[in-house]
Amino acid sequence: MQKDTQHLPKLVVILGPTASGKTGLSLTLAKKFNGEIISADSRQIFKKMNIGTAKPKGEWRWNGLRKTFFVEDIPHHLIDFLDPGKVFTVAEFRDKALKYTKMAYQAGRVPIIVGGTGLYISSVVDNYIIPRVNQNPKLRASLSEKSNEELLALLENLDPEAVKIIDVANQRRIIRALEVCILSGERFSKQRKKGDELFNVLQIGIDISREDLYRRINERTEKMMEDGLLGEAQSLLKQKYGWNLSSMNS
RNA sequence: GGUACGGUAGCCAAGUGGUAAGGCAGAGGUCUGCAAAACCUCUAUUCGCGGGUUCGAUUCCCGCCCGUACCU
Repeated sequence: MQKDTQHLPKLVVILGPTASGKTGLSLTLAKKFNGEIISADSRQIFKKMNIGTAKPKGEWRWNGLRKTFFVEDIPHHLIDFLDPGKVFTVAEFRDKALKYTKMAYQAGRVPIIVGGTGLYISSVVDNYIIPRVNQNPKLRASLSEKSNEELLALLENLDPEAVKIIDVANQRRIIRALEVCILSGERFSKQRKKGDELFNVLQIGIDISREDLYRRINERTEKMMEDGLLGEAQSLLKQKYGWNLSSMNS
């Protein structure tokens, strides 16, 4: 059912695969319509990882009372701000992204969400209500010693509904459901919801043929090597960021 | 030239006289606190080539081609 979203604040969303030209398009639109960019890229959030993530070149400048990353004079949010040793999650993305859209409206500007991380985008476009339970490494570790069958048995006890809605072969999902139930004392299936739409969304998908895309990715990779991808990787390794960090998966 | 070992999917690789494990890559799909992730499904009518033995060979035998190591 198509809900009437005309009265809602406007939000532009640009999504597409790697190297499809999102960055270029977003800058053009932002300049034309007084926009402000919110990056939805699970890799470009990290500092010190510039070449490998194809992060657009920019600089941190004072923007009113806060420092902001500017690319060609367009403010960018949720980019180049996190230490590569840290973990970042959808929930945090959603909270921050919503905050930045609000700030953009207050400044009379149009927020433009740009990125390749689909889940991040749907978390705000589809307004996911994500259970507010932080991840608990100890609990996760102890649960992950059990088999999926044992975990499912536990979950069946705590929240039978959850067993029906999650991927029962995916241990990560079972553990998260258990984590939410155990730590909050409430059912995971009750907390995981989709809220009403928050924005009048203009979604722009970038369509590109597979051949063109592969060609562009190859060109980009060569460019990365020229720009010193290896050097960047080595310097990160030297700073004791191991290959096992989620940020190093590129 | 001789001896030894090897030649299995795009790559790596197991295997058996009875009709081809697995991993990676690739394709498709799922997704609510790790999403460039995790999970699910699919992907060799065929085992270097040609003969032979056999009911049946990728597996045994013979020849050839190619690779690697060592020897003269």
